[in-house]
Amino acid sequence: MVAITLPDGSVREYDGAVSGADIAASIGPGLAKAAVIVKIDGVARDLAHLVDCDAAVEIVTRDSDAGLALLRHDCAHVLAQAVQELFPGTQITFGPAIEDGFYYDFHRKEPFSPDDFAAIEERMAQIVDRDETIIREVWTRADATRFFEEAGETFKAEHVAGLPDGVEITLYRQGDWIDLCTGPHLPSTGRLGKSFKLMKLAGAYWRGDPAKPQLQRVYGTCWRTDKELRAYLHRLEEAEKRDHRRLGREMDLFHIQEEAVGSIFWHPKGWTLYRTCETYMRRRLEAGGYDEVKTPQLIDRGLWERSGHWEKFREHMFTVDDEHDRVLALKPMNCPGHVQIFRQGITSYRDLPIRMAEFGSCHRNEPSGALHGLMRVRAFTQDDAHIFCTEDQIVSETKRFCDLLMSIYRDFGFEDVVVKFSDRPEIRTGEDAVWDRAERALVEATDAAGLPYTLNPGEGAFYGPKLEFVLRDTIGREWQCGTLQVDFVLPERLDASYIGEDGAKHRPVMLHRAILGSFERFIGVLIEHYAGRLPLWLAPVQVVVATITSDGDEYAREVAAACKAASLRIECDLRNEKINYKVREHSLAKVPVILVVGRREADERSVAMRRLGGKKQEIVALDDALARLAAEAAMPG
RNA sequence: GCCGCCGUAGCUCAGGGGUAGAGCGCGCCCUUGGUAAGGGCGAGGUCCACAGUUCAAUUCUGUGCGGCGGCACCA
Repeated sequence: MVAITLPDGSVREYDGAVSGADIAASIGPGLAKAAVIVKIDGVARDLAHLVDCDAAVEIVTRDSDAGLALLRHDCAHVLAQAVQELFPGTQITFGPAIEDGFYYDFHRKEPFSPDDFAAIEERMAQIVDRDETIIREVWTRADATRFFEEAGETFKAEHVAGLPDGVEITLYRQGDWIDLCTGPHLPSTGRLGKSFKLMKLAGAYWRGDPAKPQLQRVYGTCWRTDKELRAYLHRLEEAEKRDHRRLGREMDLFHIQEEAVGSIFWHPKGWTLYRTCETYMRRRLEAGGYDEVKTPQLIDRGLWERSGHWEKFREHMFTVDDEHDRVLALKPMNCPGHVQIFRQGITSYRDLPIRMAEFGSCHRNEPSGALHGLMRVRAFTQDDAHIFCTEDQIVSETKRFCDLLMSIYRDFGFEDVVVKFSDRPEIRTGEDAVWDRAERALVEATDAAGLPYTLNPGEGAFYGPKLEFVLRDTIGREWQCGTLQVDFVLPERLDASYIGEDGAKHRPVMLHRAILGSFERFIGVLIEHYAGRLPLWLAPVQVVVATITSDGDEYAREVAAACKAASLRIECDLRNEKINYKVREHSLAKVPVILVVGRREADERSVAMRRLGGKKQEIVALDDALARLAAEAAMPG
């Protein structure tokens, strides 16, 4: 007898060894049909896997997240089979499920083209129609290696050879096609369904290593039903509409052109948004006890050598020569400059902590392939600051920073912040005892700030542990903006010191920190987060006054002047166009408030106030409208 | 940087070895209207750059530059 315990706690007994499929069928035909794999004592297995002793069994259905991930993995296999049937000589490598779909990396001399997708998809559908049974087989390492070598599958052979001793080597067979895989898989290809679509082609390195051969990666998406697939494709279209590069053009915020790749031409409206962010940050930093400074753009190579950047960061630095052949570098970071200010005069322990802030314009020669709109640029401005403090002050300064950061994120409309804690990397400087203290202090401070965090093991900077603050936008994408890094190394390298209570020289600790990260990137995130519909205080044009007929021109000018006097950013639309047209145009331009004025409004000194996205308008007395808008447009903080 | 795709009007895109096309936008005119596109006329192009093939190249080939999507990178 085999006793099977189901997730609801009920126990079923069977005469002998029983498969997951049998168990599902014994519970009900609906479950049998929806079942994709089973979990036996928590371990994922094929439905055909026989359970021969008492166990806890969970039937995983296609409706679950795990079930969907399985479908995607199977879809990758079906893709690989289709490709090998259509393009003999193509080698298979890996093909995992990923968010929203899957990919498979192939090796083939000739490039694939998106034009091949239709034929591949058709063949995939045929493989699903064939309903090939998927069979798990356990092979010896020698057999598997020989098999893949003889098949010309050098990547698979290499992978088998590299598997650790003692692991079970399993191959999955579907029809004539076979792949090395740990599984589990569907019982047959027919269970996959056809709600999949090949999406794009890309290059990828074998084992992620640029020194190794380049593979061709085919991305696909796969869902349970056609309805889900359509919904996903629709979601992609919506995401494209909030792409900051597109909105940047549509809203006339900025542009980039090929004579200045990686740098931003800010247009008046975009620069207004930028300056609003800057003014807000300056205010928050001042209130937060920071002193603002400005340090040189061009600094002699010697300082970068001393700071360690010349060694670690050389290929990202732009340099120029002066007439004495002296090499100057455009600063990629502000820290060495800040240390120079710190070093002027003598600092007492009584002066610490010193919080030195700079809206630091930096240049980094990013690889061309990394550039991406505002998100990844070569010229950017950080809301940078360095806190010079004692080791004892790390906790309180970190907590203080976390509080400021969360408060600022909230003002910008971000509530969902992921904190990642990166601890010591393999290659690092500094004694372990110092790392112990630094990591402990960071953890303690993060806890004190009440921030839950995830661990990023070994991802810290070489000089110290760090916190990364990742914003999640309205459609769930993550953007790393803020950071806090504990640094014991730079004060040493650049010989920063303070006089302690004991009258002796001591090294300060430096906390490198940023909240927005860079203005450019943060504005990109803001645009995408709000899909261009910025809150009133950030909107470059807050109010448009639009007339219905030219009779209203005079009153409209008066309204506009009153708005301006109330410090609202306003445009006045007196054009000879219909009100429908004006409303549509300013709505598409994402202007938050339209004040429509016609005869009636002029007579009663009111405005018809229309909110972006709203269906109705509200007649408000002019003075009330001004008071309300001015209050709403006030900068937070 | 690597792989693939792409580069035609301000924008979105069609076209194709021999006077360059559409919609939107822009300008002018008509229209003075009540909350997401009123009508007419018109202007606007080094078809990314350079080289090659050709009687002839925006179109074909090569190289470069740039964009997009990934990969790698993100100190």
